[in-house]
Amino acid sequence: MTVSNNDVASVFETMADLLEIEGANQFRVRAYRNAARTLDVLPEPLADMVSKGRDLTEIPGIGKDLAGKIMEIISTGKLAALEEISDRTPPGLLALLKIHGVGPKRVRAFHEKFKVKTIEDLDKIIKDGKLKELRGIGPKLERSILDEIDRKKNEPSRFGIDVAGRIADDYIKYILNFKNIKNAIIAGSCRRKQETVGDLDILVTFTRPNPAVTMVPAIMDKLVKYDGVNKILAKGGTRATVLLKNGIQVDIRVVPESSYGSALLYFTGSKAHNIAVRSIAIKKGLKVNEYGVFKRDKAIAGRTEEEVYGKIGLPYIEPELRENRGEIEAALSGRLPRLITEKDIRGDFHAHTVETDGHNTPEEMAMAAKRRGYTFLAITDHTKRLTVARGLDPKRLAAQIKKIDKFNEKSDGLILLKGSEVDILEDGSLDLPDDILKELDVRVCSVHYKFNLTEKQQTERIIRAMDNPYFNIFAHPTGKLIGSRPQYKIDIERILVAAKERGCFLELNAQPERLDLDDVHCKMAKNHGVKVVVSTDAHSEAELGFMRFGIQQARRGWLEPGDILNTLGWNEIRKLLKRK
DNA sequence: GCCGTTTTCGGCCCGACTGTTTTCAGTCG
Repeated sequence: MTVSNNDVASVFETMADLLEIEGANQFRVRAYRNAARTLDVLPEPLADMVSKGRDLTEIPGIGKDLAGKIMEIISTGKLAALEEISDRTPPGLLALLKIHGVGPKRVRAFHEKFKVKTIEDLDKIIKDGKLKELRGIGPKLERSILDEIDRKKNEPSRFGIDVAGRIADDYIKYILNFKNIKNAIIAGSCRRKQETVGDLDILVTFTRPNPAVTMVPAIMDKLVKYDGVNKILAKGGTRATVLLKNGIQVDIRVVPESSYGSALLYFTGSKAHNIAVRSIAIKKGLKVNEYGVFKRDKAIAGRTEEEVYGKIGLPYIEPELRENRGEIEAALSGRLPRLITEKDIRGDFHAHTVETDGHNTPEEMAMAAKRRGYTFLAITDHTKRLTVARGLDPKRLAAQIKKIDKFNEKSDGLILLKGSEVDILEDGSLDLPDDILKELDVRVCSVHYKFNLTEKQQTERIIRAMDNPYFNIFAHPTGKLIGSRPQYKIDIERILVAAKERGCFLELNAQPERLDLDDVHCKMAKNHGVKVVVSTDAHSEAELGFMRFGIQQARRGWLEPGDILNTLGWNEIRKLLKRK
């Protein structure tokens, strides 16, 4: 049983929460949080570092004490300090922190005064009318906590990036209708294109009626009158929080045009990126906040993000990179990646048709691909094991191959590739015999069952499949479905090494509920020199448009055109697919 | 608990909003 970096990070995160509830020194708490954040995205497994005898205090934010705690967690799977604190402060209290309007101080008060241990306890105390006995708690707070508990029971807590993006676009369209509004743009994790988004941040700038006016409170009144708003949670002159009918929370901030860039930078985050940016500014004797860059008390920049970055000596950093995962260092040394864009993509390697569970014919899919400017599209229907999708057996696949050959004879500008999404069976063999696999241009291989193997079994199953010389692309490598199914256990590091040795590729599946590989794995693939294939897994013409979600994720993973197979033309790719 | 081109001690990002106060604590991002 190996302890992963995320395991250690979540122990530290729990420590931070519990310490905070206990009222520990806030900077001590922050030290635990900083450490957790760093470990979460650390490329090298801590367990490996420990076994190699590496000095953990070389990791930024890890000192002597935390290094010792990491070793303890790695070697025993436990942390005595956490167990000690759990005895005093029940970990069930952590759930209370997730309630909007309830922070560590109040959790502590609830626990001390009423012995509250769970959300249900809190619910009961409020309903018994006891909570307002606490100093600082009145009827309004009581009501809002109760509402929040209720909402938590009924609403999904996070939204997929596709849904969140649509909701944001609609709201922004409404905001832009008002004539004093100059800009309205999505910020926050939605702009950074995270897989899921907890809430939306919309930044608004306005044209001033006269230069003396810096804030126009009247604007905010109009902005929160949007049809989609269910409830106004807070509203001031520059900031409002509303809850939409679909359950998503939106923060709206209004700033003057002269602060647009600094505000956009600030509200786009991530928090970790902002902190890093601010520390650089501080070293230069500057102060960065949402209103601008200040030298002493004089604003010297703020209108655009480029200007703000420029003043502290950095080039513009794309929002998808702003996670404090090395982008600052890369920016300082002129090593920022030239991120992939949708325009770089020349074709799609994963698409289904009516022959299995798709909705369009190969010809219709080809036309749609051509409209997107592609030069190739692989038809990759399922194989026979996937009975729910009426997967193809060799005979039906042979018929499809003939059809595609015929199409290509008349096709102009776009070639349909003969492919298959081949099931990887439990023993690592492929669901089609070699004599038909060899007739194909490309084989996309994937796992659709037996998700519950051990990490070792699952990893070896995949590597055995890769041993088959017809294996080209490992599709949706972790099998996760965002918000509904966790990934199966698999050692991506080992898979990447095996793929590199064998000349195989890994897919970044662009279906918004998959986005699999994730950003961290993409970066890992890049480091291993394994090209990623961004594919839509389209089941209809329209789904070819999912490419943009895949590209967003690839950008979060620092991928450049050269890291992605389908930025090349088919003639070049054909050579790369040839196994030794 | 971490960290160091002012520092091995004394800092650590900080402004907006709410609800409760009667000048501010708590929370959030």
